[in-house]
Amino acid sequence: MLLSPAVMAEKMLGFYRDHGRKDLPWQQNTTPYRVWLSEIMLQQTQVKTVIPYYLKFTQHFPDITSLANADLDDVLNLWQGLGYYARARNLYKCAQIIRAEFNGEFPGDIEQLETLPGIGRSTAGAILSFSMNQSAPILDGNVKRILARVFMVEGWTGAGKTLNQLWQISEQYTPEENTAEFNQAMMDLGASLCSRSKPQCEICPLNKHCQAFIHNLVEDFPNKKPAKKLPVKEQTFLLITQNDQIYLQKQPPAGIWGGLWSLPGAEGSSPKQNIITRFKHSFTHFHLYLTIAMDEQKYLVSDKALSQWHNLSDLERIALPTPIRKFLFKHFQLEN
DNA sequence: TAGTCGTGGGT
DNA sequence: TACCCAAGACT
Repeated sequence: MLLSPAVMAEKMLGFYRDHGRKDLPWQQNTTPYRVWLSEIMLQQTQVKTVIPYYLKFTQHFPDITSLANADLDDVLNLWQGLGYYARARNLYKCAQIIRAEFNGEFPGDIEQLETLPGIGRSTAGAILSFSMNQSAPILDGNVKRILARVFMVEGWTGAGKTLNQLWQISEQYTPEENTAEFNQAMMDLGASLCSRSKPQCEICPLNKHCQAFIHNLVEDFPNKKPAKKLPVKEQTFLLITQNDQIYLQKQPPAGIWGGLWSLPGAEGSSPKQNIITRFKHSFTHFHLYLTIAMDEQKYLVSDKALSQWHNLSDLERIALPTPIRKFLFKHFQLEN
């Protein structure tokens, strides 16, 4: 059956009423700040992972002013372990822009929101619809998956052409009224029945209108990303200690683990004699083999300007990359 | 357009 | 084990 926007909205709002999530932390005491923070944390990150970070973060920084007045290191410390640290740096930058240029209040139109660092079209749409009672489309992974199936949109959803088609459909089907409930329903449906694997099409409210289901091709949509073999990288890290102190190196703002403290990297080939351990850590776009080597000297440290001593007892209050933190806490038998 | 940017969970 | 990818944005 042809699916009109009105029928789509009716189905989705019914699903929201019966099965939608209404108890998430950012759905309580809704403000633009709280919605914005949740949306940034939720980028490429599952709800279950975000919740404890969100609760901790809002406790420390209940509003945008307290965040704008903080130190970046405190923000990164609360973010450590969540990944994609550019999000935290942009979050901080955004808070300061809103304080300086928007009188401490989030702008209420899509164009201005999208100029802010870390806020793209989908995040802007979520802020407008969830916290400002405006009609604006979103296009996160859940919505992409639903639309790609219902309308059998060909192509990997990351490709520009496919993305444009999906945005156009999302615009067309996002209702003027009850947009918050509709958008939430789309994400809830995508996170439950319309899951990536083993979707429960038999009980889906859209199944009579879903082209992929009708053609028995649900497993083929959305089309998979073209597979590429990930490069493998090698890096030696130096464990340099003196009494109860450890030598750490601040990562430059851009690049992997930007702004975090890490073990200093060795220059040249790795020392063979005093290797402590070696393990693998995988990222989205490469595999990293980490070698941790003991070194009483500091001769091999690559960038001494950004390095300094820290007390071992302060490690839990320092933002560290997850694999480095895991190694250090195990090595020194610290409580996490 | 294609890479970059983390970590954890599912299969 | 290896691969995919999740409430994306930026370069």
